[in-house]
Amino acid sequence: MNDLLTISEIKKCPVQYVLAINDTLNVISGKWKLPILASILYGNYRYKDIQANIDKITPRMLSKELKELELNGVITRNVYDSTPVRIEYKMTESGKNILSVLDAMVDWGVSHRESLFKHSD
Amino acid sequence: MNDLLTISEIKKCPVQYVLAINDTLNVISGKWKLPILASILYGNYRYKDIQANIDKITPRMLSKELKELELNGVITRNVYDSTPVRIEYKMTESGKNILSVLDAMVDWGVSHRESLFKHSD
DNA sequence: AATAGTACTATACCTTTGTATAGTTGAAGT
DNA sequence: ACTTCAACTATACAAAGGTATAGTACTATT
Repeated sequence: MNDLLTISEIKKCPVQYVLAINDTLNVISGKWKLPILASILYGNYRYKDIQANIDKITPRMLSKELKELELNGVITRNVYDSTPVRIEYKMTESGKNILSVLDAMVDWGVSHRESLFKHSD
Repeated sequence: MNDLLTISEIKKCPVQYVLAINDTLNVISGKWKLPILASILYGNYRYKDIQANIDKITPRMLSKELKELELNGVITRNVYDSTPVRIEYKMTESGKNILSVLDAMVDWGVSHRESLFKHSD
């Protein structure tokens, strides 16, 4: 039953894994990253739309986070020279796959809540 | 190919999922939570052992984080009244399962790095 | 009585993250 | 010329998270 990881297996866990986990954490942690990603996934591609969709986010935070997400290769920033200029943020293919991490987080979060409920007697 | 989530599916995504994701983030974010969990999983159960295992963590941070992890039902704190007193921190069953989230994070992190490498030409 | 071991707590400080509010750029509409 | 719109930037400030350093409580050993 307890077949998660033996100590000798943990010892093999390479440094790359730690880096990979940190990369992933950088993309989803902080107050606004997940709301922004969710909003873009939901279909809001433009600055004003994302801002309107997320309650109380300031323009400073929104552009700061968008910049960071772009730098991390999670979203792209496309400029269309219409008037007024239109800018669209979209998930990269790799960015979309972050949903698999969120799925794992939902699964654990839900079953962990259940386990807390069970043992609270 | 693009079968991740349709907009209508996203709309069904209940509030509980957001809560579950936040629960999960609370357990793994911050500078010291993952090192502490890793150390305990690795077989360090006692305060001094964990401290010795994690470079540069201060006692304040270690006890603060241990307290929080216990409160969140991820680890247990067991007092053995030997002399000197022995206290052991261990993962709860539910706590051990957080490894599935870390697995997902490793997978995404690694393949995302690969995708960045591919497109940097 | 003094030292050592385990498991911490207390206080002050510094750094990072986020907030509040106002201002900018550039082109178009009235 | 003045206002409007999108997409931001600038500055100052507050709050959260983390660090540095010292001290405590209890028991046992020398």
